[in-house]
Amino acid sequence: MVDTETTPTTPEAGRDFIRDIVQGDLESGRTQSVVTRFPPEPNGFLHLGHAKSICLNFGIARELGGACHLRFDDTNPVKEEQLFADSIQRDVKWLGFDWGEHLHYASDYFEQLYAWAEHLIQTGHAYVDDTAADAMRTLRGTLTEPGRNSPFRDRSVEENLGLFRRMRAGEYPNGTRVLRARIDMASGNMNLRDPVLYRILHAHHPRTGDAWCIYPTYDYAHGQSDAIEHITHSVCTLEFEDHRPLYDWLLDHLPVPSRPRQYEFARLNVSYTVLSKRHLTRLVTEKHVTGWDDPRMPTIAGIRRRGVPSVALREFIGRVGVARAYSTVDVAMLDSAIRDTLNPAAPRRMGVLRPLKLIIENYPEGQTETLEARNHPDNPDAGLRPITFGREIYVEQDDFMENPPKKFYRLSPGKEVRLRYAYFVTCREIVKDDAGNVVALRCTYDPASKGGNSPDGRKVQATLHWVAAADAVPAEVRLYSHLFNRPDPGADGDALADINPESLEVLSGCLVEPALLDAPIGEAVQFERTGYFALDQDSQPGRPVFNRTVGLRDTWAKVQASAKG
RNA sequence: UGGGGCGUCGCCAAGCGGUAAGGCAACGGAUUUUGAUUCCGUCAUUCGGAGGUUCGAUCCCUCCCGCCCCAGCCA
Repeated sequence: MVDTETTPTTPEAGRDFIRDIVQGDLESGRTQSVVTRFPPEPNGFLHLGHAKSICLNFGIARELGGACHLRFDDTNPVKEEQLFADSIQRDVKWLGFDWGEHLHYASDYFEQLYAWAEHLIQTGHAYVDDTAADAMRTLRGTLTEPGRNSPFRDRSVEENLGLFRRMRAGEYPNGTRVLRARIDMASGNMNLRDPVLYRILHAHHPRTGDAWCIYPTYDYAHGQSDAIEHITHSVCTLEFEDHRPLYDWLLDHLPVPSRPRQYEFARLNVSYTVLSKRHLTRLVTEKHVTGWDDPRMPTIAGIRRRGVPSVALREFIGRVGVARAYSTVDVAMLDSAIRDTLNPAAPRRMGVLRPLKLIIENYPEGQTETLEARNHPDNPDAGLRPITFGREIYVEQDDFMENPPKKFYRLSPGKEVRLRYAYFVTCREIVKDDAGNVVALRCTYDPASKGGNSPDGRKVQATLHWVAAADAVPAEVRLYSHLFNRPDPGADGDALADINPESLEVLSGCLVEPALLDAPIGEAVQFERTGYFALDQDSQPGRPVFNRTVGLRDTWAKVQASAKG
């Protein structure tokens, strides 16, 4: 197969403010090298938004000769599963990135994190609070009113230490006590109103098992994990912006081995889709899709199954850019990146999605011949392949109209067109069933036009793709369109209410040329004139199933649509 | 009405005081054995608005408007 891993013409990633900051730090000597990290929580599959973060973090490390760690932020055992951690590693690798020796888990640092928590207690910067969750919420105040101190805020160091140790020892049930940082209950920043550092969770952890019954919160674990790994630039999305003061506060009050800095960028939003783990999880669990890797899903696994090469995804992310402005990227940009990547590389084949039989009356019955077709129109090196031609062939139903409008170039009564790489044919007669449906066309061909050109220089307006009845292979083709029927799903309420009921169309009577039987699973080929398709894992021997990766640009469809108004 | 951010073409996005890059989309036209591709061309007298500073402002200042995030013992 053709190599789709070649570098696209435009650079995958350009300049952006994060890269400028890192570059500046390197030049000024603030850091000697760059170390970034991609820190997913293993509670779902990676999606386009993660792809942006992966390309940014691993991309920066690669470009500047640094390292990027893959760190699982596994601080909440009740939500995390090994299955997700496995899929995450597979997806990051598929995207083309390598963490080398640096596969880490926040849970690897539980012991150190615990020791530092005691340090905070000893220096008077943390205390054990017995306040119940709902009471704590009340005491925290509101966005406009300051919070009030917990009655347990001034316990002695000794008492706090004793209580915290007993929390660890498992003496208390879930929810009865937490460890809190002592900062400022009146802060305008809610994250600084004595944030919870540890909570009691008698839960089995995928990696640490039952060794712990208290678990650090994200806020407490993240920055310290960064420091342990000597991360120089901790890049995350905008919603963590007001966690940064807390991130810095903790680093300021702990004897950490390095001083990472956090930077935030705008998360990716894409029109006609949804990118929140909560919604994606619901799509899967409520069976709106067949799974996390359903080709309609914006997950990396779904996109891969659709037949999108990883270069195309990286190309898309590169085109999107990195900034701090809230934005929603048009899905058309993804489609465009996919086409631009596939067009120069994908082998061409012929497949008829909705077959219409064409009988060539002046072609000898029982006879077939072998013709040659190019595997790529712009690349002679892709070579030729043999295709069979015969008296009965199939063309696309859309390529015939009994009463065509003026701009219709394709087949219609009396009209001559070219069958790609074969002959000129002229439609002579329409065969209909009792209901009046067109079931076949009787045509004649011009034997002199073999290969697709007439010696007399005659021109035709259209070239049609086709397959020969003699050796066409039946196939199933799955056509996908947007999972949601509006660009901003959920804008009026529940996003799941905006699901497009027609996002999947299964065509079972398709006919494709036999060369397609050799296609490797997941690698897109172009069905001439219709789009890019990739063999699905559901294929059976002799019974291929194709996913449409993306359609070709179709100006005729556009003209028709605008004509209909 | 608290704190933190963001507003440059329909959608992304450069720009960092010297007179608005690029991509996607759209629209023309050329080439074409894919109505594809490729190619050429059009597409912001204007940077949320109003003032101000300056010889000069999208870039600096002031005020206003709009949008996003934060009140999990989620991340």
